[in-house]
Amino acid sequence: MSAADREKLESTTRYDPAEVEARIFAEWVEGGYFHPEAEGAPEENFSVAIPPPNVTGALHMGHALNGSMQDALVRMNRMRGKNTLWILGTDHAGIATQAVVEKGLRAEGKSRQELGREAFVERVWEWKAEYGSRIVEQYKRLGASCDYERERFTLDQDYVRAVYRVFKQLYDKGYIYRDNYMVNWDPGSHSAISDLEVENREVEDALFSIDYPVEGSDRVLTVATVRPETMLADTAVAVNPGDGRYADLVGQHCVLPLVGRRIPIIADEHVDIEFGTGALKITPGHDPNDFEIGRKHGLEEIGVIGPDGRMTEEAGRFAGLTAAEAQVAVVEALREEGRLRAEEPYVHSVPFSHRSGERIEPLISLQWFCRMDELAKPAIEVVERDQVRIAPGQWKRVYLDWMREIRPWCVSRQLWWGHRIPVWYCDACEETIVAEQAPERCGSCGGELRQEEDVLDTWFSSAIWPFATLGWPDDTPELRAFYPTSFLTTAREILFLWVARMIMTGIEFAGDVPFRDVYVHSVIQARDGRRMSKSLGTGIDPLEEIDVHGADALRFGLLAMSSTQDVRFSDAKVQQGNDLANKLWNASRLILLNTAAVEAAPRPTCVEDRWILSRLERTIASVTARLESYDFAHAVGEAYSFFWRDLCDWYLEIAKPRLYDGEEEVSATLLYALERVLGLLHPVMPFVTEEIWSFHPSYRGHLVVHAFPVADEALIDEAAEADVEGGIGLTQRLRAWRDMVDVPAASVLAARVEGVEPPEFVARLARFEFELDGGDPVASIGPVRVLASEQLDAEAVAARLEKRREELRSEVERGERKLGNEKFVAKAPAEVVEEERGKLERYRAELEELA
RNA sequence: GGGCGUUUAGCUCAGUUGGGAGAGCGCCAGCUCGACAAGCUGGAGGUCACUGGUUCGAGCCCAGUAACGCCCACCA
Repeated sequence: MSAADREKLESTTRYDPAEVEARIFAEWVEGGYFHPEAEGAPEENFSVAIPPPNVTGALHMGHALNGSMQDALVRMNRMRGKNTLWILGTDHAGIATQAVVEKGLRAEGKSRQELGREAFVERVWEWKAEYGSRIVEQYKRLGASCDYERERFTLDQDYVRAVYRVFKQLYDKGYIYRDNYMVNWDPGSHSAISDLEVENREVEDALFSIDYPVEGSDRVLTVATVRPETMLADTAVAVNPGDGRYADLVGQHCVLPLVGRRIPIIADEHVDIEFGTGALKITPGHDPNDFEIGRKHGLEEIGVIGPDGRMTEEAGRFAGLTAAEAQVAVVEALREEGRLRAEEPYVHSVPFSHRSGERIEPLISLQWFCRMDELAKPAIEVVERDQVRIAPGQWKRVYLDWMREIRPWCVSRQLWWGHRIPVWYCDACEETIVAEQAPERCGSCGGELRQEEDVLDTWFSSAIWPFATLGWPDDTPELRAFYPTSFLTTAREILFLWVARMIMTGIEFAGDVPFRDVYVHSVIQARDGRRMSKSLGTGIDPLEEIDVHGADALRFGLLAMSSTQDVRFSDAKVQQGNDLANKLWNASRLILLNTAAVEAAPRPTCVEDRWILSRLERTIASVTARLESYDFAHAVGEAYSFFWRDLCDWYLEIAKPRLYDGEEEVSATLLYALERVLGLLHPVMPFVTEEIWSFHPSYRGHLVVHAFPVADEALIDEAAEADVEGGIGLTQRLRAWRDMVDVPAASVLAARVEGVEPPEFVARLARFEFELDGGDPVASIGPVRVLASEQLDAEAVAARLEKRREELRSEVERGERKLGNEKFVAKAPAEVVEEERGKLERYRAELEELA
């Protein structure tokens, strides 16, 4: 070791992540370790596609957790020598990005309409150039070993080409079509959104009952509605065909109050006889159910609410009012006409836009849709047959249930930022052309073409992420080397939105599933159990955690708190990671500054050596298996407890005298153990392990590409484990006894051993001297007979003795009771009964000895 | 309206095939022992939500109840 290194190790008693992390990360990037050549086959390579974060986004705890999981597996496989690619990129995030830039424009007193489409899109690109790399930089802070040289963006030229290819092929297959259909209109983003972007919330509204007079009769039909303003667009009243009360009215007409339109009374199964009066107003233009019923019965579709949320000309005297204002006015007018029968509070669930937070306005609108049923079929089969494995198991069923009920996907958005739909219209001959590249003129009549104004849903482009990032539709080396990817970890909230769609498009376009494994991880909640959310102010910033504790600490903490169930964010776990990094540093200092100049190798000379090597190899096997099965919490927990408890608390303390003596064997063994611990922990805590490794005498190159440890079965030694663990147990009992009889911590107590000689370290660590004769023992702990001395307080010793007797009596009683139960002896397995007998005997023997 | 999940120490969570309840943090007591006080040693602390059942034996299996949470769903 160089003098400078020695000086640094000697003087640095605390690990300082802030000093280390940026430097180490730069070394990794400079070494090109994250940038694989596109060689080999997917089966032997290892690849992952990051869930592309929104270009507007900032790293949140979900990214940090998911990133920690992916990086752990990516790094482990890279260390195993696999050609490893972690594809990174960002998502153009149509609505979110457009909203951010529009907000900026508004601050300048401008609007996107003033700017015009082209200038606005230009403006968004400028914004992207300036702020779009923020989240990528934040992933670097986390230590994510993505291939930053292959960074992709969903609006890159090549990516756009892939999107257009997909659109065109789906169109040619007849899956994509344009239709006037009921959509979820988001007044906030002025666009249609898909069903998956709608969330239902409980809302307290008023339920109004309105009398609709039956034409040519004194009778009225009373309908109930929470949206009286939509009655202006009613085109029927429906009753259940089995409802005797109204059987005679079906086929007749009502006269729509305020409007005077004749509307038919129809019969439809959908109507619930029990609800209200059993009569349902039908508004095909503004209610999804009514829309279905309307289409079934061929009803007229009238729209009275426009895309701007205001009443249209169709609303007559209410035109120009907002829907909310119109509701007040319509109710007032109905009351004046004596048509309002009742108004009562009513709690029901209402759709809101997940994007803008505004209440969805169901509208009929001309949109592009994609049929999903045919695409879903093979995507269902691959999951049924476990060609794509979804874990934990319950999510497989959730996926399948949803896929089996899949409905057409509204893929058009009334935005400017995004993939403009590759459709051109010829006004002259009404031709519609779908093409991957803009055609010059209309192929039929040579007329001028205009491109579709709408853009595609952002998720349409994310759906092809795993292969579009690799260069599809071209047959690229990347695609051949890294598709299908190895696995996907994800939050469940995008299981349908993203995961399902990737599976469908992967099979359809890339000819194979996009990944073999999907691991659905838990959601980290705020400390108080609420959702972490920006709007609630409950978010915890991962960057702040990294600033304070280091990336390793956060990564460890997140993996430690992760689970299959949702968990609250635990500062303690991050602190634990922080402490572990420091402990690694300090234990390494002890080893590196004191070992003799020898090759790292397992060179056991005593039972303790064989024990720690055995524990080490077991830990490697177990932690590896845990990581491979996505059981991150147990993986890091086991690594932690092996390192801290077994290696530091016991082995290092046991080995210190030999270490200080400069013994070669213990030096070699310790260097070996350290090397393997660093390798094992590197996927979880890459920075501190890499930093320590640079001081290790075996260092020949960066740990990031050092061989990942493989458990050496030959070093497993059960006998050594039993012996040393017995010694540890005895040491703990001796220490506890000392503490209870209140002897000074530093004093060495006299004792002798009767029976099996415990390992050497027991006396030393428990501060006893064993090889003494003389006098009657005052206490007995296992084979150890404590001798009287002036350090011992006779009363305390006696009190302790009595307490022990008490414990033993109750143990003996318990054992006797259990073994006295004939049914237990008869029915329990023989080894369980034997074990009980053994215990009882031991307790009896000890009690007798103490009597 | 369906489906799923959760309920274990003061807090956050583990508990593998049913065989004497665990971790981390916190708490109490004691330690400047030649890596680390972000440390070391010892200790206290639990009717495993509730009720019934199966079993020699249940935190774990079965039935039900309650509370909380999530997802899906076209009852106005």
